[in-house]
Amino acid sequence: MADFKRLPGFRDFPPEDLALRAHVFDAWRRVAIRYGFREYDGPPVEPLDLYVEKSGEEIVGQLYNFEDKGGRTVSLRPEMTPSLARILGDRSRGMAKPIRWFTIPQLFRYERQQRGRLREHYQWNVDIVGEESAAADAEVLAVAIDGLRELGLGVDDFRARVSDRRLLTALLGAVGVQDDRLPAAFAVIDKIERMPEDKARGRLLDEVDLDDAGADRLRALLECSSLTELRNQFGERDAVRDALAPLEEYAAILDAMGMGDFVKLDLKIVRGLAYYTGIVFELFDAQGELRAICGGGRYDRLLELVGGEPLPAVGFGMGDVVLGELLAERDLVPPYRPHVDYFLVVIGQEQRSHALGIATRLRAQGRSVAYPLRDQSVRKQFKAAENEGARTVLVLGPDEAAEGIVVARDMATGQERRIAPDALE
RNA sequence: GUGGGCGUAGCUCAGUCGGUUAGAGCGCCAGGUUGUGGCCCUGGAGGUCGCCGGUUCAAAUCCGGUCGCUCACCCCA
Repeated sequence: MADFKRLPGFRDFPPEDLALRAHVFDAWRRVAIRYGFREYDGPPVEPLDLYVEKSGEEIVGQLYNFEDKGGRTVSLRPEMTPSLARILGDRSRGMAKPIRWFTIPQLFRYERQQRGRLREHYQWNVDIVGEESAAADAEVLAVAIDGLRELGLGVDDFRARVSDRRLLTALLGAVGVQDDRLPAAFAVIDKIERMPEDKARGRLLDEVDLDDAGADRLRALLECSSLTELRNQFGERDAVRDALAPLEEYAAILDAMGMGDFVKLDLKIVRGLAYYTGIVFELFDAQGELRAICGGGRYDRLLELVGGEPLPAVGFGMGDVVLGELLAERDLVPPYRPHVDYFLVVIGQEQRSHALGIATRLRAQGRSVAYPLRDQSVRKQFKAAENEGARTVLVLGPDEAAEGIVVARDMATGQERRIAPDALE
């Protein structure tokens, strides 16, 4: 037999692993629905151009793309937002705003795998489309935070780091970055935490055209985590003051929701994707050991770019891989326990049709029922019942048949009672 | 794409200064009379030691390549 291997970067989900995935998906769904979001989905394969033209060139090198049999250049979806924009582009004009949608797609990227990053993952996407106020940004972050809390994670386990591209743009102007150096500045800031100090300084001087004093001012600025301090320091500049207002509203809303402790201003959060336009955020484990658990922000131009109604939008994506690692680290993975309500121990082939009748009736009532598919010793049948996680074993033998009852054994306590089959529920 | 580490039963691993038929625990299968699970006892299946090649009388063990996993870089959902 040929030796078929799983493709690199893909996962199998035997029942014990699927249980964790289902546990996470269930929590995500409950929270999204609790916040009034509706579930949607789209195709896992899209035209390549949807990503090439709309997400920025940076994403293209890692697409899982190919030519289909009709000669179309297509790609497995690497993220959901362009699909959302495309789907809404066709129909948003007729829809009441704001649109609150969520989905849990499987996404694909062709790149070398490492911890927390495979060639596929599932990602909870939650978006509000058609509302430009900071209230929508706050609502979306609240969903992300509650999604993690629903899984048992708390303020000691993760934090949201929040920034705003408009604010950062205004502040960069205030410390002396020229307009045409802004993209370079964003690129450096996005990576600045992962760079040694001298390399960061070198790039600020060379690529962002700052002088030493400017670089110092920028470094100090990036460490600031207080909106009040920013207002005190830069509030006389109109651009900064205008950009601070939505963030202040945002922070106030999250405080009112009791989530203020989870949220921290961090101007070093830029997010790679080119389509973000406003508030951006990432969720990290509190230890800072893992990759980001979640990232999102405002992308007010994307729908228009794919030819739809010009609508503001904000949303996030939360992947299952890093989250699974964090849950495992915090001992929050529920133990896998198979379970059936009833297991039938059948003594003697002549009892089999009787057993099938009982099983069928219980199943029709919604109970889960299993039994051995061939004649086996009672001892073996009880072992099988144990393995199946049976809550109750029903013993059906000649003695019981003669009396018109079954013996029902509670597997946890060992207690047995005699009961008429019709009385089972 | 670049570099480092690792690759022995389904799982976790032992075994390498090269030397008879490669081991353990767990799991799996069968049995301990078809009337009772967990504990226990007995027996069994299961490995071309990732793959290919080289060195050698002899390779799981040394060497080269390759694939896979993993970590870092790159990049980021």
